[in-house]
Amino acid sequence: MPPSLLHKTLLYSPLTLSTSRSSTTLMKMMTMASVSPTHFTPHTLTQPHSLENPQLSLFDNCKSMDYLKQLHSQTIKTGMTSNPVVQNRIVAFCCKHESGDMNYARHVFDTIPEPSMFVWNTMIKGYSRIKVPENGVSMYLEMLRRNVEPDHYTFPFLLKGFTRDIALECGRELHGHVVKCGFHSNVFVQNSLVNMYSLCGLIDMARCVFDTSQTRDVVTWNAMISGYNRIKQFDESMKLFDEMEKNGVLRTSVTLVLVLSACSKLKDLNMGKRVHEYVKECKVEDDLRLENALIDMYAACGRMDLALGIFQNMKTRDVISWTAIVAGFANAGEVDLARKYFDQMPERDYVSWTAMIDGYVRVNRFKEALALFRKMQTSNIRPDEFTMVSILTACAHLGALELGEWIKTYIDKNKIKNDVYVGNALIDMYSKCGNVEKAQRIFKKMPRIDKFTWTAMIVGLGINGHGEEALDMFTEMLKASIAPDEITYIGVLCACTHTGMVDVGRKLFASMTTQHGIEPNVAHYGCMVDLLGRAGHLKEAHEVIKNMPMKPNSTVWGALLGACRVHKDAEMAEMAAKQILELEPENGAVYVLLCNMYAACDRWENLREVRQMMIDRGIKKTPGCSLIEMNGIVHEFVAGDPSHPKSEEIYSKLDEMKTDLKFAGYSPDTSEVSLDVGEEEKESALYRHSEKLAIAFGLISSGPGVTIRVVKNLRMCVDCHHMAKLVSKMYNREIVVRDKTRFHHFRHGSCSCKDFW
DNA sequence: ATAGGGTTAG
Repeated sequence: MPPSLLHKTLLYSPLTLSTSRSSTTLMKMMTMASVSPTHFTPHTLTQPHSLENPQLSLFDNCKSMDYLKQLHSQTIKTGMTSNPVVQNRIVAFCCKHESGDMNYARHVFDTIPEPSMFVWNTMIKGYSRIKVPENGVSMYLEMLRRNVEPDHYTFPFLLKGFTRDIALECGRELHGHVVKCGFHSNVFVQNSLVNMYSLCGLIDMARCVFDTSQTRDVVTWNAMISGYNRIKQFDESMKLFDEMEKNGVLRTSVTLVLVLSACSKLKDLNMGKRVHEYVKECKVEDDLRLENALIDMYAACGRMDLALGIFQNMKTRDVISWTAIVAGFANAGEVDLARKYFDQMPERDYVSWTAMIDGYVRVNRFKEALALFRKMQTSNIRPDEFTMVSILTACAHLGALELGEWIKTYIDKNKIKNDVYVGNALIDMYSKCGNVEKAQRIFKKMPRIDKFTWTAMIVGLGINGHGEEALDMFTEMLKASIAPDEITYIGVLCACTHTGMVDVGRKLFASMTTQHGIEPNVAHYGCMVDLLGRAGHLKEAHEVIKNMPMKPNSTVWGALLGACRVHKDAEMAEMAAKQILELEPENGAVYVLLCNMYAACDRWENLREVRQMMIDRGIKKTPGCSLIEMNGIVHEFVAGDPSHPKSEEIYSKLDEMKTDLKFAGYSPDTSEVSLDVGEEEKESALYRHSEKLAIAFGLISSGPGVTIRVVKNLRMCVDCHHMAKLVSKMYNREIVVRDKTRFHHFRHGSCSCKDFW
């Protein structure tokens, strides 16, 4: 229908309530909607209607579209199709049955010359059922155009199918129609308005309908609470719950489920217990959903004992009950217990799988997360965007770029919802896998971004050595009026550290409090110590520690210790190490760092003392470990490890490399080898470092031009760093190594960190 | 012959 015609219709129809401005929205909807205009089929009723026709009873048993089509064709043969009762039955089946076909419904509807109110409403309900609200609206407009007045069933049916977007687009205008039609005091209509408004976040409008309602019932209250839950204003939900009692409204199990959900999000155990008492007093009928909500509340509050108590006493459990238990244990870090329940589940859906996968991710057991994801796929359970976020997080930690890329393709191909969480996870994955360009590409394409998006991008640029761009991003973020938080500032300060921008870092640190009212926490002080220390301002770094308003933790001292080692200040290093060991006597890394430093200063006597201390105290060094992903498989190497199936080839490649590199002027840098042994033995220790094994494996397992990406759990050693630079030049290969804190992009013989790390 | 509100995972 041409817009002008609709415009006229709306203007002159008795139902035209909207101003011409607001009706343009609905007009636009109409042109968008995919429903073809109704054709008026001339119809002559040739057969008398028989209401008691036995054919009609056949419709009662209809269970499928195929059967319905058979019945339909029979009615055509007997001339019954023009019987309004038959028409109603056919349309109603298509609109209501789970297998019902709305196109078929529309086709039959279009043959009805003057559809009854019932048929109009049924059609609208049908479009809501299949979640195509545009067609519902289009149907509604068609009604108005044909001067059919909606009744009090029409609006609930129509609004029920609304999505956020369409509610924002024409919710208010339809509300106007409701008032003009005089249905605003119908409690069903009101309730659907409250729901519609809370769906699209117009909570004040919802509240307005609620407050002015003369006829509100328990469902109105519930819908309102649901609205507050949706926008995470759980305190308002609680308030309404208490007000219900004052107003003498009898709460239903739905009310309790809603309030328990709020308790769970707030982790409000006391309120949760109060609701549980209410249930125990049999004030409402117990049902499955309510029990599930109780499990969830107790689990969220960390009371798995009470959650299990409910779970074990349930007569019937569904997949949600089981998942709530699995998720509860997973969130508590008890991932093995979670797995025990997961394995016992009679059936699992995509939420159960995702909860379990995410449990592994939360406790940094990424390889198990990936293994479970593979199992999920062989079980033919379709993952959704939540699953994708978990897997992308695992990829980010493992540096598994290939799998990450595969997930990206999977999302696009399978039309998985690409929301802001997914975008953020993709940015994180790409930048933690060392591909900051692709991270930026995702950033630019995201239709909606939030604080986390900016922060992920700032951190990503910073750790990849693009400090200045990270700060530009920060400026842009502020320009976009997005308030930074503590994490954003961690990213900003790290960016300064990795680029050595000391003065800028100092200024930004000061701006936290002055510009944004964020009190620096211990991590921020750690960043400052790191920033100053790495740049060689060891005394100033120490001053920062002495003057910080809270007790410095081992990370803060660790930053100073690291700086002391780089700048070879043995005295301060000893002091810092002592501080850390007071806090964490078992911290193996500190002993190792001290050893490295004594080795670098040729203080072998001290080194031996520390070694002895380690032996006496039973302290183990964290073994260096490097990961490399090849054809979607993550390979793990530890120093000197001969267990890889291709070990022989790897070691002979290493020999070859050593010869090639020495020819090009490479000499092993043994300054950090904390072994008081001959030069030759030091070299052979260096030569077995895990990152070298991984790089050699990368060279033999991939074709020329393929970037080698390695993730190391510790800081990269000086010699490996040197060697990687030469390899990048001699073999013309890009190498990206992610170490404990940052990235090293080796290209044409130099590193993005500019040897500053 | 036609209605409304709910639980599990980032």
